[in-house]
Amino acid sequence: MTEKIRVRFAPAPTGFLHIGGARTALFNWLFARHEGGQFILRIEDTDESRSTRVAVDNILENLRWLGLDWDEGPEKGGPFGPYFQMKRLDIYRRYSQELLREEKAYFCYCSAEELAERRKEALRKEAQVGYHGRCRELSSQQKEDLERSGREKVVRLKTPREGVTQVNDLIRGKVEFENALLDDFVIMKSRGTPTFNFANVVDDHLMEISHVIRGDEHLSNTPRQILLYHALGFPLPSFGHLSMILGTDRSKLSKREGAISLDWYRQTGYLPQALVNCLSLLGWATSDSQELFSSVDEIISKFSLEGISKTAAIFDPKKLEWMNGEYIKRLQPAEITKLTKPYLEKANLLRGDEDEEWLKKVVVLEQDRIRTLSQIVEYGDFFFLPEIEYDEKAAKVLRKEGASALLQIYRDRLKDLEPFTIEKVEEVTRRIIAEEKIKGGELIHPARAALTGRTVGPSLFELMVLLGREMTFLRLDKAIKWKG
RNA sequence: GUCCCCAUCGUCUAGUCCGGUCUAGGACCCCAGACUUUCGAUCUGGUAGCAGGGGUUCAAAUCCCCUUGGGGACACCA
Repeated sequence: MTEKIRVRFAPAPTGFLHIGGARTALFNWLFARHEGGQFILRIEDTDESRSTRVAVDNILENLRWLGLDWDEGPEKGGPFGPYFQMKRLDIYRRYSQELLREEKAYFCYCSAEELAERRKEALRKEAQVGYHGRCRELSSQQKEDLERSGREKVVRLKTPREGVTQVNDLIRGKVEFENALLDDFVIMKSRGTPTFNFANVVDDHLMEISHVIRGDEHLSNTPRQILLYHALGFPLPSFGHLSMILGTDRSKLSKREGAISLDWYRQTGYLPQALVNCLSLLGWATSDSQELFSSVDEIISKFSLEGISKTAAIFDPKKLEWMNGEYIKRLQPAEITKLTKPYLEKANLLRGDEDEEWLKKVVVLEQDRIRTLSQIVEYGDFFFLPEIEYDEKAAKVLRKEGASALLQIYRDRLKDLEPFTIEKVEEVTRRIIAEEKIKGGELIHPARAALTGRTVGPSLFELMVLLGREMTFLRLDKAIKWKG
């Protein structure tokens, strides 16, 4: 049997794409690409009050940034469109009418307010919460009266009162639910729009989705959806419920919580390939726990549903940062220069007339220590700033007994050094160290402090040459005169 | 409250299906040492875990049960 693999990512555009959503999208995408199937993007915008165009754009933008290209969906189209649920209302209405006609569903006239009140009450009394089913058995007279009164109505599915609905989950195995515990849930809202469970089932079927891979929070919705599949006479897709990504407080990721939006990671200078690598390891691992992959293709080729774990995971930003550093180290000089430039510009560090080769050397010199692109600013600002400040540790080094005198000697010897190259500078430096009978650090440390304002950074000789003779002289001079 | 899911270092995980090779492996974080041209770089090393209790078995991280803990769902949200 060669089943066509078709999976989808179906976000509600009610907020920005975050780590959890991206992970779900990624797993679907990896599965599709590994299996040579299709990855479909569908926007579930039936929550009219919370869905926004901005959110849609944000989701598309971030998926693209991550490199998760969809075969069908918004701005791309496809044979099963439209891919926005609000553009498919007539489809849901048609199926809802069919269920109504077959008496598998019924109109419910209970007011939302009343139900909300009941629900609140039930929750307070810690009792059964579901719909009581009052409108399920209305007489035709009652229906007529209610209809005439002009009350708002919703459509509810008539669910079985007994029996068991079984979910055969790809990740969790068999899971059983008592039908008696499932209430007659709403499938069409009073405004004529479908609810999530209904639209989801109709679309997954119509779009010929073979595997529904989604977050664990949907596992308890699945029996309801299976009931719908049965009522509609649709064949069941395969289900796979991914463990959730929890916040550091162990609760469901909320859009309000700190650094979880993809936007933030993009702006801070995380590489999409690092994010993909990191996200792919949240709930999935190879049998040898491989951490770093050489490319997305390697992840695709190694990805499998068997490697997915059932345990909820907490996203660790520290690990991502480390991983991002690893990916930054792999970048070619021209590439990393291009990528870091916007951050230097934003920090007003560039005048615009910098020599490209020089800039490249500066960036490459910092490449090994930065873990996000934006860190180029805090690590390398001294290359660009006309004046630098000394941080606390640097100030301490400069205040040290004898530092000033040594810097003075250094300055004078550097002044007429020809040519001003890494080799020459090192040679002079070593000579002074020998002549003064001091340890290397005694000269090098204050010199670094004077030139960069810090006690950490790249090789002194290299940075000095990039800074240039003039700037080196100026900064040494300033440090000599500086009275801490 | 009811239902469902889950349970290996602080975190991500390998090992669990097919019990022994596991005095539990890797990675991040943290700590220490090395380098002495510093460091948040690099290298080396270290701390730290099978939630608890019962079974089954010659043998259990691995199988079963209970407890506990965590999470999710129970909306005219998705």
